[in-house]
Amino acid sequence: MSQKVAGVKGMNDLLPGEIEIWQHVEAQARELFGRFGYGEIRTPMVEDTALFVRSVGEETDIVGKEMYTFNDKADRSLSLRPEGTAPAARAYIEHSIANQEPLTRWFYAGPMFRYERMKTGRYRQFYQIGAEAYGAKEGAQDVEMMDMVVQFLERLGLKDITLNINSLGDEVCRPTYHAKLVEYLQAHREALCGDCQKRMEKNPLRVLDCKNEKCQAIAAAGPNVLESLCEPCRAHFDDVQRKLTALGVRHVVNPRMVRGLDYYTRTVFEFIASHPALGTASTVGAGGRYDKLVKSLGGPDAPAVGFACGLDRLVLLLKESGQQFTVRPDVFVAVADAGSHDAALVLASRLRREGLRVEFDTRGGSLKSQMKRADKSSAEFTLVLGEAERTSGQAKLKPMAGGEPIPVALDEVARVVRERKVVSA
RNA sequence: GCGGCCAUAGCUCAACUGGUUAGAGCGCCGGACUGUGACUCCGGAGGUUGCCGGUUCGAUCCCGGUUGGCCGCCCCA
Repeated sequence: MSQKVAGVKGMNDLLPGEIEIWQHVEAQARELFGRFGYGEIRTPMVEDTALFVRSVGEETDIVGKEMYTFNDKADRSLSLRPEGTAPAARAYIEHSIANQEPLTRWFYAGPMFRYERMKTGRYRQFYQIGAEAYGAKEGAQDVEMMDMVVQFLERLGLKDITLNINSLGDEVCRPTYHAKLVEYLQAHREALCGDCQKRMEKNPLRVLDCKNEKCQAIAAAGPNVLESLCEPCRAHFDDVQRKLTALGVRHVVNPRMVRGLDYYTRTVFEFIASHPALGTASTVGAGGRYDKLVKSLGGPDAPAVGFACGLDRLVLLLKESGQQFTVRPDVFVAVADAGSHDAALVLASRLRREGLRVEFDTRGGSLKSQMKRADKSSAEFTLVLGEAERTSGQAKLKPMAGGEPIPVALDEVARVVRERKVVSA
């Protein structure tokens, strides 16, 4: 026997039974984001490696350790996209969108790739639904976006998700805060954990959300980002909070929340689920403002804000919620005698053209076995077609949940099924 | 990348301190009314115990490696 084939570690197949949940989440996002005026974009899954190096940051683990990078046949360095903001910004720049409209709202949904240690809610090919808004520096844009995520999660029926917000400042106040923080951390160097001693050099902000208790205590007593904001950033953040409150969006200000990607400025936010099934993969959505990114990639000086939700994690939560998403067939067409098989195939075809979801066992088989299949298929009704029905043009729709069979003319099936469904729904 | 746990049928799990043909429930297929599912009963298929090697008369069980999954760290949606 041959060696059995196997999929790639960290990359999963989605099959019927589970895919319906994914389709539901995506459908909800598309519908809702459309209401907010966001248009869908689809960019390639592969980009020039330099795009991510310049945007996400060469020093980040995402770019430095986790990207799937390879050279194509012309020896160009390409990478599977590890996130969606940079590709969207690239498209925004490449198509000169800023010259065509002052405010642009886009969303995307698709796979991202990071070579990470696998665990629940963390995969090497994972899926994000995200949005980007270009052209508005106003806090109203940040708030609109957070509101959109809140409504999205509401529609999915997900509870116990907390919105955390913070501001990281801009090119004026961030360096100042950065310096103050490093100076403070230097003074407490000895008390920090080993990881934090390294973070201090590479990415001092990361000390703020270290899980080590001692580090947390030191961080809590140190300089606070929000107190170090320059006046414009302070005003911007106040505006964001005021508007969130006006919309009734519940949120928590967390001055120690930071971001892994280098391009963020000012507002950052994170949606954190408390459900234990997610474990440490509790962040279901995250985003923030990146006013300098577009320009740094050679585009116009366009302020922007965006977010991404981890689709895998939302699906995990929906599975836990026990909601059902499978769609049931309307009718199962069963054949009573071999001579009626062709007629049944024709009937099934016609009913499908008329809009019904129809199951039909192309293999034929005993009526009994077909009835069992009808039951397994969870069809609403079963219609048995045999010589008698073909001769009379009359059949019966048997409600699989129980109840009296409904007499129906063969050319009235679709209409009757629709009527009965409306009544039962 | 670091530390720890786990691996038996499609799924959830058994198998007395290594001992003959590795079991059950669910699921799947068929039958118990030759035009009717579900509940019940009967029967069947399905495993070289993840893979490779070692110790042993003998390994699902002990040891090493490997692959995959899970937990914490790192990182992060």
